[in-house]
Amino acid sequence: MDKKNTIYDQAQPLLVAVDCIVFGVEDNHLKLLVFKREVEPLAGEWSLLGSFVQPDEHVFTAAKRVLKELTNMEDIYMEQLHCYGNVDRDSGGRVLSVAYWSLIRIDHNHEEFHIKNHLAKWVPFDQVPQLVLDHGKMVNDAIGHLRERAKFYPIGFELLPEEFTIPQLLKVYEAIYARNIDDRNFRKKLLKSDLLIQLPKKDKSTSKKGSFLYKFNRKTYEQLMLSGYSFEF
Amino acid sequence: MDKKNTIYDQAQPLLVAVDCIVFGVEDNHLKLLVFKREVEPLAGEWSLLGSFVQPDEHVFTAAKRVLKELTNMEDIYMEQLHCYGNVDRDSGGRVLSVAYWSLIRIDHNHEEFHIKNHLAKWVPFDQVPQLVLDHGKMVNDAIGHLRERAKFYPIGFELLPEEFTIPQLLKVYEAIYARNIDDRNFRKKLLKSDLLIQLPKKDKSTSKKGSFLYKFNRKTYEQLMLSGYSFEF
DNA sequence: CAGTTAAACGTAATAATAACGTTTAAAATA
DNA sequence: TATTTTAAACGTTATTATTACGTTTAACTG
Repeated sequence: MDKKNTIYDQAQPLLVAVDCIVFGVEDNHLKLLVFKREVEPLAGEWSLLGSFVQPDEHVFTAAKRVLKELTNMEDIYMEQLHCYGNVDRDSGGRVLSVAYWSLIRIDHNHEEFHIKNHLAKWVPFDQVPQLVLDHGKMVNDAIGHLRERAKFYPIGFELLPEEFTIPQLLKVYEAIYARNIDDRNFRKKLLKSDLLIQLPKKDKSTSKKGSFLYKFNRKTYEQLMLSGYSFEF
Repeated sequence: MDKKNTIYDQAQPLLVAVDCIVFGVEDNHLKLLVFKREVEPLAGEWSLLGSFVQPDEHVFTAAKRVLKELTNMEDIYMEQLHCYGNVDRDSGGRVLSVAYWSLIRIDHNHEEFHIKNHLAKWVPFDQVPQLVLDHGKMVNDAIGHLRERAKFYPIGFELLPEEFTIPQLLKVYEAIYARNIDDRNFRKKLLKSDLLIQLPKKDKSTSKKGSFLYKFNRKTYEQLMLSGYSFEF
């Protein structure tokens, strides 16, 4: 603080990385995308996907870039989780990591090539393998954050395709909260809220009767947010 | 990803700073600590207090260090807010900033020397002067975060001395939420919760009758947290 | 056409919230 | 000493949200 005009020159720069925690829903289960680390140290072990931040690159842009490389998807729900700043968190050197978590609508047509190319796989979020460095902690923190967000933001919808059924959405929330939710109360609260727009068609894949398809009413959501609507069931 | 074994060497390091958003309560009002920037560029303008992160220093430790230098206080409630990563956020160069926010119990005996030494002042949180760089945004984000936290964590207590009255606590929550709270409902919910331990003495500074002093029952809080207690009134 | 299954609908008890009115303690003052 | 004043403390009720269940429906199956 004493050396005016010079503190920028005297400060020592650090390596900064981004790491992505990617959630998706597959077979009614919440899953996490992990991949085989290709660089030393620890090459071959399971890891999150990351990259170093370039000098001319916004940190958030770096995270978007990583996700694009992996899934070929853009316009994805993505939030900063935390900056991990331990001195010795990376055995390869002093590297800060800014972690981002995102929710994607799994679409195997879209992503398959990229995922395979990266030796990546989807794993159930509660059966994540041992991950390198502090990536396990990042995942735990992200799950906590996801649950917090799920209480007040309609992130359940981010994980499903545009058109979904109420039982599908229920399963997503059950997966996020890791507990059973009363289907009758779930349905009742949602329908009353006017957050769902019923479509004139059914999904017949899970029952003889079929289940009505809905889409998310973003307009109602904007209004409800102002009055503090809760997605707790 | 192609150049195995070399990515650490090829990556380019960046300057990383920490900035602290410090809240306190004074005269029943929520206040923010700002200080006059002493370094170019923008010397003399109002700013948050920050510092560069050293190569051998945990990012969190850097933030603690800054706060210690400023207030001479340790063991302070402090949480990471966000990593601000715009390429051009700092006119002095490409600098990432990891922002931390903290709540302190203002104690002028403790801090006075340090605060004065840093040309700092407490300002009402809703009358913050123009701040340098993106510090204004940081403050806004911190207020939002503070409000989010206040819903489920007993941070109102962090801002008051060990012993406080119910009307004092009410004022803190009114300040945080920037709205009036029904004092009868506030008192009722709190007393029912068993979160307060009544002390056999009164604070007579604000009324003839006097107001009972309480302390926070951390044990009850730990229990309530598990069942999702809310500090909304 | 009875049986099966997931989906959809319904009801009642309980708890939480919101919006108010009333009483009390202690000092000031008529 | 009685009266007034003021913040603090206590109380009541109506409304709304949550929880915990039971029942009916649609469409296919044997």
